[in-house]
Amino acid sequence: MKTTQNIKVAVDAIVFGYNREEGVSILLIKRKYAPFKGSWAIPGGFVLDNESLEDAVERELQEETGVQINYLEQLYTFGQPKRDPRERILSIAYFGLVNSKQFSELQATSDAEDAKWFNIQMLPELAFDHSDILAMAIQRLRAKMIYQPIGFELLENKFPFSDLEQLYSTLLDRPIDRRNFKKKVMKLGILDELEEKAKSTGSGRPGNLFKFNKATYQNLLKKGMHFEI
Amino acid sequence: MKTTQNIKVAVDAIVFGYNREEGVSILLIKRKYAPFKGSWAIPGGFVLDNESLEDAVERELQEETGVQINYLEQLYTFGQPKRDPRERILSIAYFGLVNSKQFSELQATSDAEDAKWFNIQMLPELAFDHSDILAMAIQRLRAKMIYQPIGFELLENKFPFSDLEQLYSTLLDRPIDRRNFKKKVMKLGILDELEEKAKSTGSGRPGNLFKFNKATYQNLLKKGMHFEI
DNA sequence: GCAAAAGTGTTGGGCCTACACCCATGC
DNA sequence: GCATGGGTGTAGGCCCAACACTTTTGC
Repeated sequence: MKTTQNIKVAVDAIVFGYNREEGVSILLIKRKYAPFKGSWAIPGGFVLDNESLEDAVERELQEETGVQINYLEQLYTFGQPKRDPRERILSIAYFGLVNSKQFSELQATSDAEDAKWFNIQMLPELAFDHSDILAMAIQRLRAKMIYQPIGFELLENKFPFSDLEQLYSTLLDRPIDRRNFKKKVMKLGILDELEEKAKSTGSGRPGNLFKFNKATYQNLLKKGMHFEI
Repeated sequence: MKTTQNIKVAVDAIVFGYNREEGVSILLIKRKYAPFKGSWAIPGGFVLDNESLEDAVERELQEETGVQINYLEQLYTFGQPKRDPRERILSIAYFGLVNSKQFSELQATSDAEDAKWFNIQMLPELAFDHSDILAMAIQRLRAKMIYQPIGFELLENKFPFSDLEQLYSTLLDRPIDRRNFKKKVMKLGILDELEEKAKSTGSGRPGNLFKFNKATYQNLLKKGMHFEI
């Protein structure tokens, strides 16, 4: 308290979206000011004095991109003194997921100049140390989806089983045996199979729809169940 | 940049120590000033303008407790506006491990008034939200030691196998089958068995000493090996 | 009827668990 | 010689991976 500190506090958010056609994307904004004017960057900004870090993330996302997220989790705090060339800015990075339905709508409309979804296979260069942050987020998502049911947050509320399969196959970057995968997932007992069938996509047989049952999952968790895919 | 922010940035460190006799302990300091004067708290303090977060942790630990740590990892950032009653202080919490040899020496000498090791079964009330931080650190340590070889950082360089066994048994809070545990660990191929035997403890047969081979571990990692206990 | 995707069972092998007796040391 | 902890192998069950044909739909 004797010395006055000169460090600013910001939050940044890596937001993932998914749909069957385009795979996994993340949300970036185009910087309007120097430094890195015109570069793509992760959305974020300074924390207000009396708001929580999570509120700051949601506010900045709303302001900069109009996106509302579905799941939010703290990722890591980046605090190297020189990560911003002007002054010291500490950034608490979060990672967020939006569900497939919202994502598809956003993807269609948000061809604005300033905020855009990029497929994770085709990412541009990023400003500051944002590539490090992004790499960490992807790694975390991959690691976490195998021992926690966060993959469902990226899908629609009701989804055909093949969507789940494709999501895991895409993110884990390996082929998945359809029969074994289904057995394993269904044995967890956290998916409800609905009567409803998916609407036809124009080719092939439409599949049954499934729904992640969060209440059941919470219950099983208390009884010591162990989610793993 | 238009508005001036009024948030201070601190780091805190949960430091774990271990030896065979006393089990797992953590390092706490007694607060000298209000608020919570006289309470026990996690060591930490404000980050200087031009030092990295990790440097800040090591400096504060040195100043407040004289401890040098062996392993350091970022845990979580605690940023609720009201976590400190006076003003807004953001804390990036780290967790650290000291090895058994150092710990035993420190434990013996540091009966000072201001810094003390507490067995994790017998923790006092803590200042601020430090109990939350501590709970998270313990959870992280437990979870992480089963899929990354950080347990070795708590042991001496050379250790009898039973130390490793006891460490896991204590932290995971369940009995471990000696034969199966040894088979599983040795099959990983990252422990060297030394010729040397442990010095006798006064009763029972002395065991062989083992050493964690970090280089081998790194190599196997690159080849896609998967540590798990 | 043909192309595209969904649905569905069995078998073999590997891994994990359970389990008990002998050995080296200090006193 | 006795108490204490260290060292070691096997057998059964379960889980996981591999694998292919039939069904439904749109055109």
